[in-house]
Amino acid sequence: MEGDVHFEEGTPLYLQVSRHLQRLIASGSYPVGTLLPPEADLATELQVSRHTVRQAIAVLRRRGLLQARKGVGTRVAAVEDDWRTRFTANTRGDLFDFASATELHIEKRDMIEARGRLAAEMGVRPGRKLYYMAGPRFMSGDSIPFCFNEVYLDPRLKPVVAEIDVLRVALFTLVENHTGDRVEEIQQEVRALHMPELAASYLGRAPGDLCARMTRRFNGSGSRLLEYAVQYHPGDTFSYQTTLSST
Amino acid sequence: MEGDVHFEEGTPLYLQVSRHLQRLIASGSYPVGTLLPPEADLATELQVSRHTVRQAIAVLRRRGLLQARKGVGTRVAAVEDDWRTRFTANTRGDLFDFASATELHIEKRDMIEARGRLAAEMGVRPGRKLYYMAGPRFMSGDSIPFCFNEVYLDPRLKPVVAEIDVLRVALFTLVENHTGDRVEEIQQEVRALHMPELAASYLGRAPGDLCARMTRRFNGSGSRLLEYAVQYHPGDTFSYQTTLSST
DNA sequence: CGAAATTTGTCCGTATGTATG
DNA sequence: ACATACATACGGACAAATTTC
Repeated sequence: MEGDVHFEEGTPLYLQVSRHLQRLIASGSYPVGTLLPPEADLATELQVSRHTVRQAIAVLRRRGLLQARKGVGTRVAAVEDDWRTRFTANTRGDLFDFASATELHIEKRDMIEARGRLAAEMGVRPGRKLYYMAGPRFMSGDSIPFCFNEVYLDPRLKPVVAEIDVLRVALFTLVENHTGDRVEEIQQEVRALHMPELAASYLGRAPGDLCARMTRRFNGSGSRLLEYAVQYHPGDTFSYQTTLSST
Repeated sequence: MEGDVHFEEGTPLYLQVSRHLQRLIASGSYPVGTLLPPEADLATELQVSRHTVRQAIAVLRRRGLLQARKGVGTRVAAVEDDWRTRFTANTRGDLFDFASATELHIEKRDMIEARGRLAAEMGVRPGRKLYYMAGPRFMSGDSIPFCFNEVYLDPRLKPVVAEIDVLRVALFTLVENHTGDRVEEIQQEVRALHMPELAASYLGRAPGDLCARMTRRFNGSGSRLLEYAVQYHPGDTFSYQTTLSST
């Protein structure tokens, strides 16, 4: 095709291969619907082991870009735009899109200590100090909030967000820019529960109403907690949708 | 510890190891916050290769149960509270795994016509005939169901499932084997709502109780509907988790 | 501070199983 | 029956990060 891959020194080989394949897919060298060359061929062509090719393919399969079938081959299932937007390959609503299509009005700020169940859910040591912000989130231009949002951050990030009243971007991009640490993993949880009082008051609902809670844990390198966010949605206006990849 | 793992014949070794570890975590043999034995030790202890152990650990990492750090070890990050309380399927394989760890008791069968909201949610033409089955789902060996399950199939598949009373595999694999069509895509939705009467009666809850409903649409080639499944979980024993990874 | 030990991460080679065409 | 191609599993080797001494 176009020679070997290995240039970048620091990054793992299988990631370089994965990006290489992704570029070829994006450029149309491997159109959607067609089969990739067999793993063995890719391995010899790129001068890497088949194991490394499989690792690279696994990355793209988890993003839903490729689908493999035993005895057939690995099919290109979709093109993907930008390696920066890939968090959302699994989710229906892109986190970035979501953030930029909405507005978070920060109306509460506090310095708190994580305790008990909160500390357990966040996976931090009890007593850890955190900067807390909360407020309603609106669809841009809307006057009625569609969810109530709580955010927990490392206290050192307080100056970054202290002056912000309305957020129109994903908060973790600010965190990334300021700390230099990159969000490597986002763990999400959806759960049904009764609407807490605070959320109810912002959403114009009664405490105890049907509620869907979405929590997100943003991990940096080494699973360090960078941000923890909680959204409370009225149960009748929320649904979480995903498309599962094969394998 | 308690001997080897391998018994089950059909299932891959790394999945057996993964379940083994999961049981040990759930049982408290590896408490939350502690480190797992080194991969090499697990490998010799379980009489498998380190590669297989790593595959097994990777499964649990994707579910957020384990977190690994280079130079340190693999830490137990969470218990699946009971593990009936956490329902997680990020891939088709997870779904397969889940199905084989549970039993669906089919106690209702009917031929129905999709109408109104149901037809809309399923994305089929109103009036389309469908074969309906429903019943409680148990963790293998458990006597209390953890969810109530409804399934809608193409009527032509009736003979395939008509004689089945207890399902221990993913239904869509049966569908695949019989139709020759392959499930290319699974669309999931999670929603909070009040427990319907039928589900409540099977789950020993009151109608109107907090409930989480998971629906799955199994698409064949060309987005043709192969199966539509609905699960009703008590709200207090359900949570849906995903990890969005950057690598 | 530095060296050594530990542990996960990456990479390679090889062999065999299994579904597909 | 046969070849193809992915899936699983084993083995070994070295790199990189962390902790320990």
